[in-house]
Amino acid sequence: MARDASVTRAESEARERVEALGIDVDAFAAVSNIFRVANAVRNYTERNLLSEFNLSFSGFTVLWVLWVWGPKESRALAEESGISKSTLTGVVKTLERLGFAARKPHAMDGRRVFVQATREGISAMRRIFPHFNEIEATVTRDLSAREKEGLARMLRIMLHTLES
Amino acid sequence: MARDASVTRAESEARERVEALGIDVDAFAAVSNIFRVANAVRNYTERNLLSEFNLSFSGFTVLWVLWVWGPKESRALAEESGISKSTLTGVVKTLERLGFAARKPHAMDGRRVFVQATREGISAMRRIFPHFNEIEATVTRDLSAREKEGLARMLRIMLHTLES
DNA sequence: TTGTAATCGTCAGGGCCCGAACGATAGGAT
DNA sequence: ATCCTATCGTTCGGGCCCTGACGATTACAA
Repeated sequence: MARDASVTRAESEARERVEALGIDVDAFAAVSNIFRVANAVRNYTERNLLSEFNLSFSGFTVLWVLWVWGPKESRALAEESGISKSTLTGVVKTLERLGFAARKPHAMDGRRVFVQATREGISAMRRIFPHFNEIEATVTRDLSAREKEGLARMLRIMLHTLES
Repeated sequence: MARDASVTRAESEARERVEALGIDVDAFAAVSNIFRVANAVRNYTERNLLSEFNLSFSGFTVLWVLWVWGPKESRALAEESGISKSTLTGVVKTLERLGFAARKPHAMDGRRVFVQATREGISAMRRIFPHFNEIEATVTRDLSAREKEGLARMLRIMLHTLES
């Protein structure tokens, strides 16, 4: 089947129900489809890739951040991973249990804690990430390179709008 | 500030770290930004709108489906809401406690259960949805109508790719 | 130096989330 | 009538996720 961008039945039902209210339909379609795709890709990845490593999507994200950035303080690690500090505490505990991450106290400041990926964590990421990227490539396979760039660009614009 | 589509520092760091591995960078940028935006909008909506109604994002989604589609069996409702059957059980319990939804046994088949929005649930949705759409409009305000359509179209293509 | 405010990571509580297992019900086949 | 099989929604166990509160630590001012 060629590229299919047809509006799903769910989406057209929603439109009819909602158009009467003076709604911004374009914004609605764009944002709600972002949720759908994110949800679908997340679940697919957890089931078909991350489960083999006993990693949740968040655990994967945190480990990925540590892999890319190196050791990081909890607060910054949480923010970069898109989760709260308290959630991070639990996720890091799991990563420690799996042997993928370790905590290190700050030398000067008794409050702060560094988190870093262990050798095993780095090794795991090196094995996982190519498969993860394979999934990313697969789910975007019906978009041209130009379209993928445009998609990423529009999402970055939204991110900046959100931060301001 | 005008539209800003600049690559975030996190993203460029990630690129450098990862480019050596023969990765599909366009797919990576597109998909990872979908997660970022979905996460950010979800958290923003929960904090600034849904919390006033004691609704989680999933609760809101389920109630929204019931509002648009009318009464629905559990299995279909879960699928349409993007959550598992077992998760739906808990979410519907919460919606019942809030007085927003009710269960109704199937007349012919003792296994099946219908879920429907109550009068209060519908009334709440009528109040909530315009605000929700306002958020959708705000986070996409720096995109043109044409771009929003393009964004939704590309996401629909990805959805179809995922389903096949 | 001593009080006060800010910031750190963690814990408690409650809800979401999934897969697996379960009892209940239904539909056929024999 | 009695198996077998399929499907329904729920429950259970474990992990993620948030807000709010906490003790510990630090920074700074009086």
